[in-house]
Amino acid sequence: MAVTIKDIAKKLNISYATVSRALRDSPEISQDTKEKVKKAAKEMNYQPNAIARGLVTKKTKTIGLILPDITNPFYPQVARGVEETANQEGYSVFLCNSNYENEKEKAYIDLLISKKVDGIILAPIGEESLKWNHREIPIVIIGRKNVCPQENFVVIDDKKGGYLATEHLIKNGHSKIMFIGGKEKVESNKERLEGYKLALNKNGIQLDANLIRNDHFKRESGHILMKKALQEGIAATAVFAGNDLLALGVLQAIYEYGLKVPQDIAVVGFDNIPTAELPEISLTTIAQPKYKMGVLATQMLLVKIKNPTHRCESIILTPELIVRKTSI
Amino acid sequence: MAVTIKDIAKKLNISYATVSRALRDSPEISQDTKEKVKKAAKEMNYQPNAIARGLVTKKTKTIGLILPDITNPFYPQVARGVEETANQEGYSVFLCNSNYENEKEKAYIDLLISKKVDGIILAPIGEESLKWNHREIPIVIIGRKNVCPQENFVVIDDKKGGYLATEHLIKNGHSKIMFIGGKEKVESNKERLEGYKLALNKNGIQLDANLIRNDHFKRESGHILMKKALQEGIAATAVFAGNDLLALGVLQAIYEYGLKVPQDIAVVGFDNIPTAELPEISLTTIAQPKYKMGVLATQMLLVKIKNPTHRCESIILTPELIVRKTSI
DNA sequence: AACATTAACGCAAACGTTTGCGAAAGCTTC
DNA sequence: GAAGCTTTCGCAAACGTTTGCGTTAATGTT
Repeated sequence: MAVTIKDIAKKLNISYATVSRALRDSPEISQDTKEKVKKAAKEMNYQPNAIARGLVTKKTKTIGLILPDITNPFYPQVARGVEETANQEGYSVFLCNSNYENEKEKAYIDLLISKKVDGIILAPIGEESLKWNHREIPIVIIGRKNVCPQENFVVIDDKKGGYLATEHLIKNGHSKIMFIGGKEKVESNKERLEGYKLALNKNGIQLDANLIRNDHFKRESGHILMKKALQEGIAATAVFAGNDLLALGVLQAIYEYGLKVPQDIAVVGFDNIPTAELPEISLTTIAQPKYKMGVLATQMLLVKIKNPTHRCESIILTPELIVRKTSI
Repeated sequence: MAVTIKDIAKKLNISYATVSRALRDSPEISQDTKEKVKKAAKEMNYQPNAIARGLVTKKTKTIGLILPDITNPFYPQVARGVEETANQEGYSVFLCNSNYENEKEKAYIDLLISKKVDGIILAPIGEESLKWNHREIPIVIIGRKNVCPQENFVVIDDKKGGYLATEHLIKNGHSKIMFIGGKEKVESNKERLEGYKLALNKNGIQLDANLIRNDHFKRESGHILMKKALQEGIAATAVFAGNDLLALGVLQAIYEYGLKVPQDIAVVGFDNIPTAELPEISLTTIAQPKYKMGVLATQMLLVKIKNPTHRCESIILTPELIVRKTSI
């Protein structure tokens, strides 16, 4: 159906090996026939078959990107970062949503290996990923650092971020601070909670387990969790949310309850998603360089692909506290 | 390196054709050897090579998704829709951002064809796409309807949406209504503007070209455009923004200018992105069923892939006006 | 008992490239 | 003008599957 290398070889009465080489500007081919071949290729609207090429070269110029949920506003920017830098080098990227499910994550890894991607960028759910880190395929982890110690990763220091957020609230006079987080098993959630606990501890504040609640990394969860807490008449003057989506839900609950932010309750989030900076929201949060993380992860993956033996260093980015109006 | 079908055959002392058939549960193979083969495959950690398979079957179980910008909060949900329904059928999806550039769009289409995707879902920029609609590859257009009349599409009625939005403002007593849109060449922008004009016309309101401004489908553009308009001392009591991102920028400009929404200026957007429904924002807008659009487009594409001759009907979804607090 | 049928499997081609190696020219050099 | 070198190209194998067809042995039919 589609025109192949053989078709243009036949037309030009040369071997298809020559066509192949001419199209890729091999030095073995004379300028003369190169031009002839390229001209014919254009005329016949030849499109190289990457599948056939991949079979022999064992390179597909393709990478896989596994995210929990592209719908979480944190991820589109990192996805954009990886897609753009991958594309610059001629790579395509498979988008996979693990939906915060370990089984789906594993299924996607297997699928990507079957599809012979050259590498994988993975934002893992939990420690489960440890089990398949022995793969022969280059991989870089994004957003977690303890999961696969032997693999490369690019992360922000979640614990420090949690610490910064909580410390900020404490310095503003709060001592009854809630932590509203996502799935308990998720590494980043744990780390942020650790940071929270550390800040309380360092400031001599007693840990109150009733102030710590977890559900999902979604706005609805923040809404429900906070609503429930308010109805319980919880004694808190501030809340540190595990991510900005949760914070938005928290804000909504407080709003609906008729309380004022930050006067009655202060709130700080995590991620610095685009809506956090809207003047109407103005959410104090911990910023992650999302796009940059995507770029860095991809660059790192590409060097690993091109040079499998090369031992590159992982990257830990430092989180930044961005103070806006929900906390002060 | 990786274990192949031949390795299994060698170990079991049978032909690799038999292994291939056994693994795919061909009826020609006895239950006995099927089990033996599958057992060996599992033991040897065999992973089928989708590249090799694709070369002979001419099916890659892969589709391409070309979006203008995954960073626009409208798209992650449609992306999720296509990814999920594609995955259910065993398909993977390539994510491509055209960045609202025709050249990138074209380059991606060529790339996807080279990679032998089984089909493409395209959210096109402009009419340029007309040029490559003769491809031999199944394609469904998302978000535009006039671009490739002979291709299948799933869209909402942009013109009607623009009409609904403008009419809503008019019914609330506004007659000086700005239109702040995205790229002028983009079909959906045009259509929405047409709807705007139609509503004005039907209500006997004179069209004022000075009230119509276009830039990009980004918040910054809305911000800049509105800021400029306010500084010019524009006489408008309402604005219809081409999408919600623009509307957010408009809101910001009004906010910074010290005016009140909707008392001083009413605004309505388009898309109903997640942040539009936040209580602090509460943006009146035209809703599109984003996730559903992704699902429908993918389903349509899959039937075209499985049955190329099948002539399926395109889908035009009706937009819905969602009245919130920025307009009333 | 002879033949036809069926079940189960092997052979080998094919998919569209890339690539190591060999071969045929053309060109130098003495 | 023979030897050697370069340039330019063709041959054929290889990548890991799928699949049409042929083959064998077992079973069924008369």
